[in-house]
Amino acid sequence: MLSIGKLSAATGVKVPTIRYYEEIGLLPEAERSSGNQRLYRREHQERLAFIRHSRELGFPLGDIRELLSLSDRPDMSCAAADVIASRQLAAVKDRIARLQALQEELERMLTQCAQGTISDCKVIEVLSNHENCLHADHGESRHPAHADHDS
Amino acid sequence: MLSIGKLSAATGVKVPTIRYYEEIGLLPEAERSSGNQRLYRREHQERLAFIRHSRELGFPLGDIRELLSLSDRPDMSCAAADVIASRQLAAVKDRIARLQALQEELERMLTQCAQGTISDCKVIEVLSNHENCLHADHGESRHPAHADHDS
DNA sequence: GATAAGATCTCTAGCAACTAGAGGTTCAAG
DNA sequence: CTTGAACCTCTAGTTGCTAGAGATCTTATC
Repeated sequence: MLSIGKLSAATGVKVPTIRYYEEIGLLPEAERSSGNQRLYRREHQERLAFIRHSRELGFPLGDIRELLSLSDRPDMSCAAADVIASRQLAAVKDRIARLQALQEELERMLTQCAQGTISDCKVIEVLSNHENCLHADHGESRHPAHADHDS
Repeated sequence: MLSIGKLSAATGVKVPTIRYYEEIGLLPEAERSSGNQRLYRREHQERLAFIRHSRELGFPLGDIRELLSLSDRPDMSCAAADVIASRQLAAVKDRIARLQALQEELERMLTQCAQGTISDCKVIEVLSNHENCLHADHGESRHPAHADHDS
């Protein structure tokens, strides 16, 4: 039986985040001590590790919820899990492509800048005129599936 | 003199977003018509285009605020702008590297999955055990500087 | 000039995925 | 048995918007 602090240390998930996951129903409610403090077992720890790792891989919480419910039904076909992972893979590839376009644009901006004054700074100039861009399409997608999280 | 709708059409920034930028002080307050509707001039349009393009390049609004205040001082050295752009470039490179690690992990997960049942699905298994990962460090950074936006 | 459609106004609330803080209780070490 | 760290609940803040309600304004048509 782990306290929330021990569970946090064991999984690398912050204490308020654990409570948040419980609140939104990702983690089942923990038992409580006589003094109302949460007590966790190995199952919780595993489930939380699963969540954490999935978050690291960029899955949004909605997807993780699905994956967790799949993992609770070991006899089912894993096709659904594959669909989720494939979707995530596609999102990641898309993000990489866009970010690479950004990278090139930023590098171009910086190498062209002669370190003079703002008035002829290429950085500012490029930002002012989208027409100067090599890549017209460096916006990211509507459904980012981003993975910014974590400490 | 453009209405907010025309400005929106001209720049690709949604109407509520324009109002939001005004609210947080990124765009100066517009003049108003007799009936209290916003009226914009070319200056506003340029500034908004600058903001939009910067957002597309992934700059967070705080950085854009700095860049805008720099662009208002054309005689200054552009070193500060370069610092901001370099910082953004570094963040982008970092994100790309992490996303590539994710991509490999996801691909590995998927190619190993034999399409059987959940109980031996590699997707679920990899998510359960971080130890199975080739890359230990596929979390993204603490300061994402992400660019998920836009329609 | 009247009317109706569409655009605009302000305001509030919501999204993801948490993080931070206040103010109070409980646990564990000495 | 005391003290200080860890825990509790609750609210509000973060970033960058988006969505909706309900009211008002503008513009085109008749």
